[in-house]
Amino acid sequence: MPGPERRAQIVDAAIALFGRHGFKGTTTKSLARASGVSEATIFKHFPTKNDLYAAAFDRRTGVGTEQLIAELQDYAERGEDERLLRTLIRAIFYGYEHDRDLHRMLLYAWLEQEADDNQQWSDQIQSYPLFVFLDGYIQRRQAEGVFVKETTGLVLAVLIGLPVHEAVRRKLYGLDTGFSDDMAVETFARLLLDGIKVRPNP
Amino acid sequence: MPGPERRAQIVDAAIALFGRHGFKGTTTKSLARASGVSEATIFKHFPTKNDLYAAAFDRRTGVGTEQLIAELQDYAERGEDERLLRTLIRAIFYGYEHDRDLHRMLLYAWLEQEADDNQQWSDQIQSYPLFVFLDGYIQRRQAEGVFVKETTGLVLAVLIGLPVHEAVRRKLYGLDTGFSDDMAVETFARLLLDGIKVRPNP
DNA sequence: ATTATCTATAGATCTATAGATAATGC
DNA sequence: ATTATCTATAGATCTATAGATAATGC
Repeated sequence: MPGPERRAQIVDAAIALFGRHGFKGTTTKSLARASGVSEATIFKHFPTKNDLYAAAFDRRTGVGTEQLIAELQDYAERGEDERLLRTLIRAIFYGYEHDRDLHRMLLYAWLEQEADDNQQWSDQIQSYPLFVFLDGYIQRRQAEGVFVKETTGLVLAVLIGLPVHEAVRRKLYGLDTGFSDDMAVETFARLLLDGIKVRPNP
Repeated sequence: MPGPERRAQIVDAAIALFGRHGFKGTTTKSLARASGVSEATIFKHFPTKNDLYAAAFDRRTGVGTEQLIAELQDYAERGEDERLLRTLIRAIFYGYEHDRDLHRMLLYAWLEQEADDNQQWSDQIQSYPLFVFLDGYIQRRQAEGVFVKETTGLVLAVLIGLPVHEAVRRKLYGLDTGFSDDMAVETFARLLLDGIKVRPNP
């Protein structure tokens, strides 16, 4: 098998294992078995276990968000806030379910990394297209007097935090929270929107 | 040093280390160094590393929540929803900051455990006094027509989810989210309450 | 000739135990 | 006598490397 192909195969297996057992919990022996090659081959492609971890980590770049942003943009222009929020929450749930191992790996990384590295990583994530879009969207709606005039980052934290937390519980920890995905999407969207919208004076 | 005292000392050191590096990432050597005893002594008190982990884990029982519940109960009776929520959120932040290592250990455990064990653990947590109180509180306010008539568990997930998520980011990952604890407490309480309160028909 | 892979193994580290030694309480 | 602890080490496991072997492309 040609080099790049084999490397991709190893990285795929690595994401699954690092996601399930963390960095320390994943042995090169298990990586070899899961990739269907010998340990020596792993080390030929990735000089150290840490290099392989870094390669697996680099796969995290937000894929397929362009289409999502386009859709959200569309709803934003039409002022369909609730629909936008529902779509966003559904996308978050879908992402955590679909790329379970990857997200588990990233969650391990938050714990395993130092606070400084986490801060740097967090800042980096804030510059991802989806977050840039959401930031702009919230600011616009605030300027229009529809959303409350809190710090934009705080409103963003509210909108993202709850769906992410629920996604982690359901998709990564495997918990049954007693209500369906659809019900959560529906209710979160409405509740959160009610929360961040300016109330008309009674 | 007498047995029980030494055991407590070892468990304390274990929580810090398991919290910082996870189960696999913590070596008996580091546990011995942190406890100020030899590895053999560790194993005399705890036959296996897993036994020590279990002992550290058993320290998680919600301490000091009685006073909190009493305070919340007081606000509930007076109908001071926002004050109740602020107190709850502040307590969550405080708990994660104060028992950082313990909560990091528990977060590792969510990832390291199997889904079945997580479900069992989650069900168990739901029976903790604080959760029983919150469940009753929400149901009462729903019956009074103040809170929306969603599934109680869903409303609870909304109230708890956001503060916990933010606490994890700030206190466990060490992130600076761009706004102070106080601002988060204040805003979360108001936003969440606005979200779960029934809106008067305009 | 180069690329990809393997077997075998070195060297480090990790969990756990055996047996000896010091300190405590009757 | 019992309890607490230590040094020394066994045995397993883990990361990584050396050197040989098979397959590919010019």
